[in-house]
Amino acid sequence: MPSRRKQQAKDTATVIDFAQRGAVHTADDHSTAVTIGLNAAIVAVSDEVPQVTVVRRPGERSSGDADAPDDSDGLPFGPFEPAQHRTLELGLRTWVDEQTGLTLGYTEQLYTFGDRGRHAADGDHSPQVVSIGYLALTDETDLASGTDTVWQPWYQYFPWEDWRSGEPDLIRSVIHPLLKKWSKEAPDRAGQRQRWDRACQCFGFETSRWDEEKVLERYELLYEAGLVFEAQRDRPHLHADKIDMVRPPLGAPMIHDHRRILATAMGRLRGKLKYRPVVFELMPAAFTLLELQRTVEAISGVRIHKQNFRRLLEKGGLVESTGEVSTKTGGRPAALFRFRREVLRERPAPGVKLPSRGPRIKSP
Amino acid sequence: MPSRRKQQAKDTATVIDFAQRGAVHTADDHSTAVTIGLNAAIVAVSDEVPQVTVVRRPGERSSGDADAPDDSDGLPFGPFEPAQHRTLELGLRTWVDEQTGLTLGYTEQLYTFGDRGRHAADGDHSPQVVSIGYLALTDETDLASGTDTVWQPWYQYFPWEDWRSGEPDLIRSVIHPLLKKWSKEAPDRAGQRQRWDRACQCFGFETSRWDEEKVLERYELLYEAGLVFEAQRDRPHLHADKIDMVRPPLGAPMIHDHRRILATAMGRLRGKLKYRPVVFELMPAAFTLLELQRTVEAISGVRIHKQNFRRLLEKGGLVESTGEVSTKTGGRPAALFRFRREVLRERPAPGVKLPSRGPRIKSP
DNA sequence: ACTATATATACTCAATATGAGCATAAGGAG
DNA sequence: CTCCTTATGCTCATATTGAGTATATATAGT
Repeated sequence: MPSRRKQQAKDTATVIDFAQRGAVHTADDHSTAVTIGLNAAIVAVSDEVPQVTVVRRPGERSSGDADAPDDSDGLPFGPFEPAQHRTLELGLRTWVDEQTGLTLGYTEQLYTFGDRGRHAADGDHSPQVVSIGYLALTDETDLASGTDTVWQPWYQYFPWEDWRSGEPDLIRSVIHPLLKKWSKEAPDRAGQRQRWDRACQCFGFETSRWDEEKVLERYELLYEAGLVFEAQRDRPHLHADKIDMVRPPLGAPMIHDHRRILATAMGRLRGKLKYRPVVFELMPAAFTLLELQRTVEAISGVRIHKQNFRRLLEKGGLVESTGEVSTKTGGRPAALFRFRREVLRERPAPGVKLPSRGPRIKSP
Repeated sequence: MPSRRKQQAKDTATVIDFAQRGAVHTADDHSTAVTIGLNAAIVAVSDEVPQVTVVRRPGERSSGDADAPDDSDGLPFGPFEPAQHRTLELGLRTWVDEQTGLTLGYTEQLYTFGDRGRHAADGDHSPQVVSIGYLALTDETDLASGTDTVWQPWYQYFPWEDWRSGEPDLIRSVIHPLLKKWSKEAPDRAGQRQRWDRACQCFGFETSRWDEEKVLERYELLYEAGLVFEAQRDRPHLHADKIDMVRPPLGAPMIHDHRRILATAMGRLRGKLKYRPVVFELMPAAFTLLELQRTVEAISGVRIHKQNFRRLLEKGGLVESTGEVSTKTGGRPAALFRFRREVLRERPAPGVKLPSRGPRIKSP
């Protein structure tokens, strides 16, 4: 025990020394040098379809179809160059502009991932990449030509996340049985129960309800269960017995941990909708209330009650009429609205609340 | 315009090349090498006082008093060593144990900060440190001896955040007038209004209400207004005219951006309380309901309604009686409760809800 | 012009959640 | 045994929420 104390004191001294040097390592101190990758999930919604920018790499496509998603696709990303960019977010904005031609409006840092083995498929010992994920919203849908960046519907990567027409068939027919099987493969009784409990909570089986915000939890579960392509790619030895599975198993894959970052982005955006007026970043200047509702539904993946949605908008003072109407809607013309930017000064948490967790609206 | 397009395509190609190399730079590629610092705000609550572990550096103290907070104090932190730690969180846990003797239970990543100038006081060009902040909770209050780590009350660093006995005098007497002054110093009319609106929203002036979660927003505002020590330390040229101000101006300072990380931790914890049962990480195995309430109040900094608090606990099934009672309370003996871990499997968001944003309870 | 069929918008109603308070119970100190 | 203190049970008005009905106003087709 005395030796342990001594050890502690020594290690502490090391760290304090690190601190006193101003937290700065000299350039030739390789031991802690790490490359930082900035990753952006850039989201737009067009025609009730949430889209995300994806960089395609034509050289190494596994499918012949140039439009089909491919496991060499990924989010736009690039390195953080401290010498040129004062802050992380400025670095991100700069090269997103260069790469896609988009000028980012709303951006938000999501999470910093540093797992080894999520990036490098072959467990090498090359310098680690720590990736910082960002969410960015835009209402532009034009990408600079001459790039390999394209918009892709985000539900292509997460087909189980779109509940707008009720529970996706995929869940009952594929996910439910495979997760049941995975639960039974746990070594002991407690582990089996734990796995199944988790599956229920994630996907709303049995007594649990679907929670549209748990996008990341669901993806991580599928990853651990070896049901997404990336799991088999990263840890082929663990999933050797599942080699017969259809490829891509569930949803379209992405390089590295990009699908995980996209999952984080989706979950965060779905949550943020409810207490911040972020939807309007995805809308044109003027819109009908139904268009706004459809955008919210597209992102959250669930249907919401029309009249109550309007009531909340009114009470929150989130929108104001422009006086004009749109006749493109089919039936009675809809009044056009604009976002009332003033609410940002007035109310503390002006979101577009979704139904909390009660039963959901049936699809139309 | 054509040249712009060409430029874009070229830059894109560069990034794609980066991507195709597997997002891995060779060891001698110094341009993007960055040191990653892992920072932990480790929180415990004892006797209704939220405490945070602070590392003191005796060598360079500005005050003679060894117990007084000092601008050479900071959160425990250390470098991320990719070679030794598989994930960021494992790295954090390892050296927090070594440094403080604490074994972290609940931990949560907060945010990744990368601002130059927040770390390096003298705007040097040494390699950048990107710091990843973590929040960790514990119910142990023993620190390993032989270290320079001590517990400090967190309201020492944020005296304006404790509203348990009503609005702190500091706000009306110091913060309000100084922010008013700062608002008037804006170059134009719109800027003045913008500054004051922000101050009102942050501190609940005029029509706004106090929102206990906006800890970071408030600290950032005070930083920008030059009212905290760190602002004057980092950018002395901007605050030359305020040289006469008392030092430390508002709250105790910390090294680097550690007070910002602590602010992030406080805000996140205050928010998390409401929808996750994290308080119990700070409680002993058995506790009375008032002890639990006092802990919630200590963290959130506001008083809550006793009977309603109990009603929520019951309805949520968060606790169960142990059958025993505690007579240490003064009046009628209080039943002892324990946390019902099962709720984690049952309910989706079992938090300890605080009053949302209505008027608050008067202090007792 | 009339009808069917869209959607838009206004209003109602029950169930539940929330904020605030009163009333009673059960210990200890004097 | 009286007072003080905290615990715990219960009530009540109000706000919020989920869900539905009723009416308005356009277009398309006959």
